[in-house]
Amino acid sequence: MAVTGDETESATTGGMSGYQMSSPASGLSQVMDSSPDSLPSPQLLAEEASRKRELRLMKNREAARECRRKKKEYVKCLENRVAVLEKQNKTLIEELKALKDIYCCKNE
DNA sequence: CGGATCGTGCGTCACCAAGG
DNA sequence: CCTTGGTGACGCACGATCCG
Repeated sequence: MAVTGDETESATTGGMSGYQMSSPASGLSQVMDSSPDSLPSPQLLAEEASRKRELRLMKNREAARECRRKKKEYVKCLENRVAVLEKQNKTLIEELKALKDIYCCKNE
């Protein structure tokens, strides 16, 4: 959603570095694979790399979603706990007050 | 009405810890 | 080692609300 598709790499954040595999499929890679029985062509390697990247991004996207869901749930739990403890505290204060009253009257 | 500001969710990156 | 999953931080988009 949003972020108008486009594989613009979101290089927005300056100084990203790392990843970016700068698609070796361009330039260098074009050097018509000289050795016939050489393993995967640069083109294939590039495709493989980009496939891996897509997969990683997808997994991380889902992980981030799950992470946020859990965090939200955790916060909700904490809020509930706060509510319970506040109620309990109130009750205890009332109880203490009542006991104090009793103690006072006895001592007269 | 239209711009400014705020709150929220999302995707991505970087980093870390655990496991193979 | 390398891989993988979880998470903090960042920037972006978008809807809601405020205010002149």
